[in-house]
Amino acid sequence: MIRVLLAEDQAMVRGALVSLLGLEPDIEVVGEAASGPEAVAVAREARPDVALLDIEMPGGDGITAAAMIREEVPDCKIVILTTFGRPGYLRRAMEAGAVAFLVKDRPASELAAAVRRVRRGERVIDPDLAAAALSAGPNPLSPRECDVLAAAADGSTVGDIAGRLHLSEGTVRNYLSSAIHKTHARNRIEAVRRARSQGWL
Amino acid sequence: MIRVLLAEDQAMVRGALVSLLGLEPDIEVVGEAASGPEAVAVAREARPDVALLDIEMPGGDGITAAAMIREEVPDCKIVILTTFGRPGYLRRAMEAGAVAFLVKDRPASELAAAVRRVRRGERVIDPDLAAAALSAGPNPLSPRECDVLAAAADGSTVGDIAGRLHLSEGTVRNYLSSAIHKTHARNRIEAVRRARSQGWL
DNA sequence: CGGCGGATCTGACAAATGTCACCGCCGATC
DNA sequence: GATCGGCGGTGACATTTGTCAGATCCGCCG
Repeated sequence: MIRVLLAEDQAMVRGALVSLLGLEPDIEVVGEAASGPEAVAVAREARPDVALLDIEMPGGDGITAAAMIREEVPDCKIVILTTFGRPGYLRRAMEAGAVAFLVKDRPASELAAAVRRVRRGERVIDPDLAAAALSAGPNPLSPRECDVLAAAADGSTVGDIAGRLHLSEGTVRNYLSSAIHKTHARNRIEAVRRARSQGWL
Repeated sequence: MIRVLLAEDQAMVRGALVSLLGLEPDIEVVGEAASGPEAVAVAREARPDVALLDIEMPGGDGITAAAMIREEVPDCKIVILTTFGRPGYLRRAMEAGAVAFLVKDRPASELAAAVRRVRRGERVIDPDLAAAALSAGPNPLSPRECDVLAAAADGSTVGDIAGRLHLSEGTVRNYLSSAIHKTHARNRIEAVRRARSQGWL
């Protein structure tokens, strides 16, 4: 019996995935969580063999949860299960110690298959996505550029961002300008979109 | 036996929901679709009692699919199943003839319950969301303002938008300005976010 | 018929944004 | 010890964006 933890914020999807895994005779869902921190707490208690983690969750993402579970329950294999197959997500997931990366638009049958494969010690990664992640290279944005770009994403003005990050307005403009350059964008909106689509934010 | 059609673009989620509905002895999934147009085609063939439609799907959204299914299979009850409980979505869904509106972060048990209730002729709508939709009022943006705002969402400049919509740059700026005003935003980025969160785009 | 509101446009203006050159300060690395 | 890259900053500048006051058409409604 493979003991599985499932972290996914949308309750209906989580329930549906549990029922999907419930069809498999050799898989047992021993814990559920709706956020990153909750996943870590449940993993500590339930000590699952495999943790299925969504990335986009409110209040703590699945990747940082992955790293923490890796520390606390070293034998637990981490599978990232996400809506968006972004190169940067894959890269960060691997760095956080994940052994599999599944996108939700793959057929449902691949979920149980992936759980079994990671339990046998294999890795499960979409070859196309792996190629994209490697060819795209690492995140070119410096940490501060990421901060500023993320702060700009919601429509804040330069003044707002400067206040929030305790920077001068000129500095904010400089970081935005260099982020725009590095993402080959023409303005901050495009820069945000490009960075998001690469999983850099 | 209640015959159900399920339209949802993410294959894994779709499969999981099918398995969830499969647990119910009185519900049978008689068709699946991954896009709006496909849902209409499958509905025409399978003639389901209930159609479960996601809104956000590539290549034709669930709301226009709802209206078309309503015409072609008048006895089929439409249930909208969506990630985002946006007031504008609910309003448009109702106008398109939907009888239920479910958000995916409700518990999984509510799905089968909703299917049974609509089959009995009831409507299923979250009271909080209904209140939000009514108190927010209808979309204040004129059709053209929506077009321009939507075109601005991806980081296009005024010039790009003018070219794409065959307008003068001044007109584009005027529409953006009035959209910014109507959404109580300070710039186009905030306007896009506000309009999105209301389901106006 | 007259008025209203939407769509389209113009021109002018103020404010915000993006770019560039250049400054100093650190910590790491060759 | 020198160099390089990241961080933080300044000031000047061009461009873009947002605002406002008008203007013309058109269709609809009382």
